[in-house]
Amino acid sequence: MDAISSLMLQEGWRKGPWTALEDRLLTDYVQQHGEGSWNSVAKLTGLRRSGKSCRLRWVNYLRPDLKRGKITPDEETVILQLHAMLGNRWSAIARCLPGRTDNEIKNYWRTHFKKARPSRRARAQLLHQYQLQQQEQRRQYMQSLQLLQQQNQQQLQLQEQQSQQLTMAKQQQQQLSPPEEPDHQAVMAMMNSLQSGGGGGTEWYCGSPVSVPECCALPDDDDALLWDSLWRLVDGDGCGDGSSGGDY
DNA sequence: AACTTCGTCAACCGCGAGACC
DNA sequence: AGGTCTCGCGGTTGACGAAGT
Repeated sequence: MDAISSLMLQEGWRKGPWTALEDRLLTDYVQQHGEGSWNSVAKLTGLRRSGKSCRLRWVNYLRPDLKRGKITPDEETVILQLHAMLGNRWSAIARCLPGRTDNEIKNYWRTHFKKARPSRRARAQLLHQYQLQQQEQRRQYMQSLQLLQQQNQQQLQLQEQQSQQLTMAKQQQQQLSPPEEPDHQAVMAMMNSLQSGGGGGTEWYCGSPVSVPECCALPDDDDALLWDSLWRLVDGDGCGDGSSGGDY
């Protein structure tokens, strides 16, 4: 075949799904000539498929020794073990599983075991859960803050009353002595004692550090990582129209 | 019932290695 | 020695049916 006819042939390569007729032509060819010399398939059979495409079709679909049907649990075990040993060497793994192709194993692995990005639906659910959880945390947090403030006010009032009573008593004793400064250190110590005892850590509220009960604490450490990744996940969706969906 | 999303799998693409000239 | 061809491999894409909304 000369260069021009070869070029014309190449320009006419068919792509896409194989027809039953093409399958039969290829099968007949392999039965007559054996596997190999894939580039001569087109010349000898009239198939308008590249040698590469013919080989792939034969290896992955037409070979008579292929197993059909789902991967069995035993095969799955072998795949897992071999992948742990060999990594993504699908052809090597396939050689240990008679009747299975590298393509089949590769697809199976990607579908069942590869740690995939959560689906859109799963991501939406995660986001919704996260938002609800965050709302609830904020609500509890603000409630506890209000409670703490009330307690602090009561303590301050009590302290003030005690202080006034003490002052009055002193004034009665020393009618002309000046009033004493309130004991700020004692007040602060009392507030601190009120605020500690949660184990939830310190939050800033109106410019002042306030301890937060454990149950209401905002996430940190490991949780923060989770939320951080969630936010990235949210950002990823929020930046686009959600239709791009880019697979991994 | 119509539309959307997901899972599966066949097929394609690009690249590297080895054979051959 | 180096250029070309062929084959094989791993990664990726796209079609399509099933499941979900």
